Amino acid sequence: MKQGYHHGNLRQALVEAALELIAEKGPTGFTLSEAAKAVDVTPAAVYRHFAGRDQLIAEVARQGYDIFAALMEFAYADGQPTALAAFEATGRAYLAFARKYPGHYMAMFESGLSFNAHPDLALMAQKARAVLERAAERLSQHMPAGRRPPASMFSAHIWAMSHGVVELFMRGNPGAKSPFTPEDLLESGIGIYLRGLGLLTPDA
Amino acid sequence: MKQGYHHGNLRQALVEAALELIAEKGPTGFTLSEAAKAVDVTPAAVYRHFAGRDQLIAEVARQGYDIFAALMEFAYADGQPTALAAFEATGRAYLAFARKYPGHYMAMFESGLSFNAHPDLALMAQKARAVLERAAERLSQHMPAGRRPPASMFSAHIWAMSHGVVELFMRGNPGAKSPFTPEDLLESGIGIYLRGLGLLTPDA
DNA sequence: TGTACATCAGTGAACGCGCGTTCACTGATGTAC
DNA sequence: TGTACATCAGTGAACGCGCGTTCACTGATGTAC
Repeated sequence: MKQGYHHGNLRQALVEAALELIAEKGPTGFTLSEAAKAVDVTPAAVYRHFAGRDQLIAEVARQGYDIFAALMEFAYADGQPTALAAFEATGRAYLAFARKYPGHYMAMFESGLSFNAHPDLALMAQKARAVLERAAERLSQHMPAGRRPPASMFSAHIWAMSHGVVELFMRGNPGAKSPFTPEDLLESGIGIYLRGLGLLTPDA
Repeated sequence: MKQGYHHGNLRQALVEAALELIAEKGPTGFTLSEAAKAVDVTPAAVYRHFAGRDQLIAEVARQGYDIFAALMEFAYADGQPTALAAFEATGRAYLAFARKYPGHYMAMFESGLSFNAHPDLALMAQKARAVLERAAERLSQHMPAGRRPPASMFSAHIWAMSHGVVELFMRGNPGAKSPFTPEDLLESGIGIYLRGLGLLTPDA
């Protein structure tokens, strides 16, 4: 597999190595040297592509936000076939992303990297969030007017529940003993929530 | 402040130093030596009290679970004055704990320390979780029978939303721009959820 | 009350280690002619 | 097509550093008599 002196695509190879390391040991649980070793390269070589560890993690997060936004967008499907169905699909996509791209997810939400230091990231995060907010906005137009909570609050609730399910019930840790799958938990939770908004009939 | 050769209560002093360091730089963001320095003691002294960094963090988490369970228990107040009010108080207590004891919270829920390696911790976590589950259990007896979700699912939903609100909207990070306080977000979110369960009248 | 001694919490020196970072270099690749 | 040269990605040696961990020690505290 060794191609000799020149690697060919070291930058992306490092990103992928970082992804595995993050998924395995958390966003702060690995060093630059480890990432270099994982792709059979001198630690010094990393500096041709990244200014340091933070830059590497930021790039992982950046790619994560890209995939994430695309997935959410795709799941939302422009609000088709119904605003409600599209909204629910978006929630499922959130969880599917977290499950399929754990390294990206952790880099995005658990790495603690500062949005001030990486303004481009802040922008991309905002864009991803906008998809969910748009879905909430549209859905809330089906609600008994005057009793609507602001769409941004609505979407914050859903985001919070989704993130909570991921953190508590999809990783090994604390609620590990739950007899429900994360998918079931989120689906039922969102269902009850939407019923509370009058968006699902009591018997649905 | 230096008392000379003997510190007096180094063990607890280390725990408190760790708390500050965790709150500041995350559960993996500090070293044993830093903790030792923070209390003006040789790194070697730490080994008189803890086998290593993990043991120190585990002790922090242990004390956290203690406080947490007590707070939740107190807030629940044996289901008084009503099952509903007690339940909501419990939710508020969750958030209050996360705000007041960030270091403990992070050690408990974000340190990634294995429950297998610390079975005593698993037990304490279980005990804390039981308070919320009991509150959910009691409350669910007020629900239209036959349409009750299992209390453990119910409480998992609430736990997830609470945790999500803490992670996303109480720390600086991603949803930072939300115009709502975490407290408002959680209270409204739980309110809508409970309405979805038929536990609040639509006008409440 | 005073002295001798046991206990044990904290010291400080030492070690090997891996990390981040720099630097002059080397050798593979691509391009101009 | 072939040769000379520029480019630049990756090397490897070197550095200073702080960490985790050990060890024989020291000196403060508590207790027996």
